[in-house]
Amino acid sequence: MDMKTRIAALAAECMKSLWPDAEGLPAAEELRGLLAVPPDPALGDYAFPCFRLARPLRTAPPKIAEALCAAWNHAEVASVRPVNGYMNFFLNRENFAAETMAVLLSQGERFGSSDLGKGKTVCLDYSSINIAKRFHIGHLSTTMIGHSLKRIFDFLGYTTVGINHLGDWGTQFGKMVCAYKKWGSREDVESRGIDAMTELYVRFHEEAEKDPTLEDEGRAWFKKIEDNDPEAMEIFSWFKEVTLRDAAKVYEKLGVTFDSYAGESFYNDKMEPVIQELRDKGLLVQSEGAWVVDLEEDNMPPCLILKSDGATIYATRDLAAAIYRQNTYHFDKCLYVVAYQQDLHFRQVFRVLEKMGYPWAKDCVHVAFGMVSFEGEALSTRKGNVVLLDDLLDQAVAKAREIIEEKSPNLENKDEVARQVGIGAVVYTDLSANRIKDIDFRWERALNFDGESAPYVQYTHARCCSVLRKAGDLVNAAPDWSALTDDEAQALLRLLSRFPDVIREAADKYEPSMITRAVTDIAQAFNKYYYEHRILDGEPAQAAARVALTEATRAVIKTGLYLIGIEAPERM
RNA sequence: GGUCCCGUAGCUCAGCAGGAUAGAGCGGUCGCCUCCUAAGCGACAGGCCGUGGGUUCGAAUCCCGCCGGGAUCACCA
Repeated sequence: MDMKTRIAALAAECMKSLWPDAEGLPAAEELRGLLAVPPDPALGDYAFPCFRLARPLRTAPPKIAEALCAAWNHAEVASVRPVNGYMNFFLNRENFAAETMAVLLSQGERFGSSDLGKGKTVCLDYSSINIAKRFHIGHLSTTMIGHSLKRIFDFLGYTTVGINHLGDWGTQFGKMVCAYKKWGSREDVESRGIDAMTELYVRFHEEAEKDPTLEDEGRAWFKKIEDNDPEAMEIFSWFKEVTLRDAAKVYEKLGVTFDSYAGESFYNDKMEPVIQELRDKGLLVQSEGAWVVDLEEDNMPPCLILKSDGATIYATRDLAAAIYRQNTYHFDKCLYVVAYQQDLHFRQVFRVLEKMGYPWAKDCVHVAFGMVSFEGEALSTRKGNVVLLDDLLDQAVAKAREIIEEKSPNLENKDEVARQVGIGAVVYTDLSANRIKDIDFRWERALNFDGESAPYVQYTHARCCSVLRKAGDLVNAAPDWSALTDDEAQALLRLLSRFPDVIREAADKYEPSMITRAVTDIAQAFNKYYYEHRILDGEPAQAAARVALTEATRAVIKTGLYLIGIEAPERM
């Protein structure tokens, strides 16, 4: 039980003993929510505002606070003082330190993990790259938010399924195969990959302007792909392979993995039954030549299922995919980490699933995130307003390497650390603000490693490691927790003890940035502590306590960074 | 126009199941290494929390209106 829960329970008990017959008093659980943290630590560690009791007790808040404080007899947990209608709790610092440290040390890097999600499955649809397109900064958020959420849910005991819902369907691929047959060469695509494919595509459009029959040829090739024609499929599959090979390099740098690459083409033969089902359930109506599900009563435009030419559309595929995922994985949650532009689309799809009678439709969640622009302008490959992820990561690593050369010329594994720091910096920036915020990418900012940044947190981790390397036998000495009763240690302990709550809330809100913030706060608190106190000097039992606090901090930072997909170097 | 989202320091953002004096970082100015990593720590400057109402003992936080910005509104995903 954490301190807050414990204080709430004791306060509820105290209240009950004072006013056994009063009605409308908050129970322990509600009281926990009412407990506030005073703006100034000098006012206390927790505060209970008594205003809410004024009405049920027909008494002025300050009187209530005084009565409660007078009746409080748990000094071993906290002392209390009434101030302006607040009942202020001052934790017994040594007790708080001892209890918090006991949990921290016993759980180590697993601190904050749980079996909350035992037996439950979460599907996560993220990254979802398009075939024959390069990986750029516009794809970073979906990739890293999804990756981080996967780790967070894993950590909380859920079974997770990471799905890269590939954009591998559409007439453009017929055109590409067509162009390849006419002008392409195997060697060129093999060696230049996506660039070669893009050129073929561009050339196709240029030539098609002169010779419109090309369009028909392109469509014919797509039809062949649809019909599983061996030659068409061989080429198309190879295009996919080349694209994925390219993406794999970036995924490897970022440490991102997937359990499934079932993309749009995978659902090609799974849509017909869904359409039939919609028809059987009387949901499909014809409108303007197309077949749609009417959503007027839901105040939404109709959801298009079949185009007027009879072809399916992305909503059709998303319906088939959702049903497939439910049947295959029996998910308790299915998260779609997709930009907020698609908000309406997902609301429509989820609503249609609901209309189909699937109760699990409510478990489908669009985890929306903001748009990326580049130096104030919309991303546009055509205008060159785009930064390839590979280039960004390389530059960040190079910058980190430069700084290492300057600040730690004697470091042994410079390249390795530069990689961890550079990539960490990029990831940290992406996961530092609430996901809904738009991001305006600027080189100057992306390569600034000062202040709240991955390097700052990583540096703190390395600092902890450095102290621990020098701690020697103190690691095993019996600690005297009274050494951790100063303001700085207490502030750090408070943050550490809250870490499990943060993880749970990050999962609840699908918000990795909460963890980014928490590790940053912890790093800040530790650096302050480090500056104010000598860890290794003095009385061994006291030093042992400070060493233990350092170890706990190290472990929590490492875990926090792991949960947002960032590595923690031991020296830098 | 309908719907959804956003508006907090010069800039990037926390805080928003209401609580005491609104917090960080960057940028600016100025300090701190004979001492466990100075990629660090501290100080100063910087705010009618877009705006007007309402609810409340109490509103940056909840509700309504308005203003500003963004996204989206069927045969692309």
